Amino acid sequence: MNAETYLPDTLMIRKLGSLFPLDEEERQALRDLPVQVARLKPDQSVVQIGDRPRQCCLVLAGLTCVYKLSYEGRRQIMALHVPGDMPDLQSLHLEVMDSSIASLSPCTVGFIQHADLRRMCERHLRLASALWRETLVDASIYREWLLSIGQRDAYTRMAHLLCELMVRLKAVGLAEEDTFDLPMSQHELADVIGISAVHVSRTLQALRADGLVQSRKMKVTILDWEKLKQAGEFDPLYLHLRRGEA
Amino acid sequence: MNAETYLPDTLMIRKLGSLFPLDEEERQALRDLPVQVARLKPDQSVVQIGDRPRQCCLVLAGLTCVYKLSYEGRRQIMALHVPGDMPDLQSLHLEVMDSSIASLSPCTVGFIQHADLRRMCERHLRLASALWRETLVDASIYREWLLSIGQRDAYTRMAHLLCELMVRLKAVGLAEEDTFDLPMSQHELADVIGISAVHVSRTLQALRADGLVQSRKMKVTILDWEKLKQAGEFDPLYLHLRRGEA
DNA sequence: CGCAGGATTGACTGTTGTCAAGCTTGGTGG
DNA sequence: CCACCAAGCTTGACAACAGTCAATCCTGCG
Repeated sequence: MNAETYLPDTLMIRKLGSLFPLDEEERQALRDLPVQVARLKPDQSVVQIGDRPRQCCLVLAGLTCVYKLSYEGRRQIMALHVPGDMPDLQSLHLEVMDSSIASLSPCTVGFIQHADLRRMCERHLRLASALWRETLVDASIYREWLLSIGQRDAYTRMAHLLCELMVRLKAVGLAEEDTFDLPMSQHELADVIGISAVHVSRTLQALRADGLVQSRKMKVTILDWEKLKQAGEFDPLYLHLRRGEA
Repeated sequence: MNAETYLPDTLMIRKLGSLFPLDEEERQALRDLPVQVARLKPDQSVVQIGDRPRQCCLVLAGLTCVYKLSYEGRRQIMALHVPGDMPDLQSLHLEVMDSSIASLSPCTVGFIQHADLRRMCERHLRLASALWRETLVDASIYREWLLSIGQRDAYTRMAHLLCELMVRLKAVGLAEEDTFDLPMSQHELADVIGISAVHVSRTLQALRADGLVQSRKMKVTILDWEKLKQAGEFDPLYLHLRRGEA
């Protein structure tokens, strides 16, 4: 199951279909979208805060993030995007970017012109709803992350993040039974859950010591899903998947 | 300028109009929406996590919040909603509520049936876009709050929150030149910015001691807007207001 | 084989949390 | 009109989780 083998429309259909039932006509409309494919190295910028993009980005392979910097230069990663996700779908209706988007790992992305998406939305109201719904699920994830960062300790937050990635990657068929790729450094993980890189190291060690996960290099294996879910206070409700996954 | 004197449609037009230009036909469509008005005492529930509402809520007066609880019972308030806002607009496209909504102060709210909103969206595509846009601005605020909670210290977060409320209330005409109502306790403020109630007290004292704000009872007066903005690292870009307010 | 980036470890610091006690204040009822 | 109560705010002492700094250790890659 290699990400590189997916066509853009297949992935998008799979992703939107995981949130919303699509009929054949709608699938065809998605297939008809012109997509310009590009490859990115790690840490390459996709859009910057302040930009006024005329296109949306669709992740085809790899991992991208949405982030902002505080005045002291501290970075908060507000969202992670896996294949099938559209990290800047919001730009379809918000002129100016309020945050930046960059690749974390080597990525393949597709660009779709706003004009083409708008035309598709006008012709297929249900697809417009599906895209709206995708942005609403993003917002739901923000809410869950706010709960995590605001109220849970580092150990719980880390467990929660691993659970979320497992479920999201499985939803697009990019995780094995208990293992998935996590192509990011501990420093980047730190920027996601709002703790220091040193503390990420200690937290992962604690999770390993407790026998919940195994993490070597950029691969994570979940050894005890039930215990990890409990440790992370993880309930997939907020992901709004059609079948109550996990 | 009394909130109680606004009609539901006037407020909604004002709010959507602050994000998106509306023509007369669209304004009329908003006026034609049937709205059922209700009054709420403080701390009353509007919708609960897990519910499947058939209507959306529109805040007409007072302050509501979106929140979740961690397993240990700690509450994180993920969003505040002022008159003109629709706290559960997402429920139009996400069946199940992933968080709860409650009043913080005494409130007047209007309920609008999903069916009526959907009909309006089908007939007026630009209004559908305006509503979509409103949910996207909510998401943008979540991103900014994630940055705050994840990377900024308590003092900065508090300053930032006060700046945001000032700008948002001014956008709907509910703030005086330098003063606005903040009808919530320090304990509730603590749940918003993710610190303890004791620390809220200390943080507000520091802001007062530095001559940035004055806060008596439930009223906040900003004594030095420029310094407060700087202290809070506040840039209103993320609110996506049409005229670059503040 | 050596280098560079990332991960780990230890020692120390600091912001924020917790607990518990006092202090205001506004509302209520005698 | 005043006393009293409850809720909320303030204060101080202490604890704890997480941050910082710096040294060391891996490990993949050239």
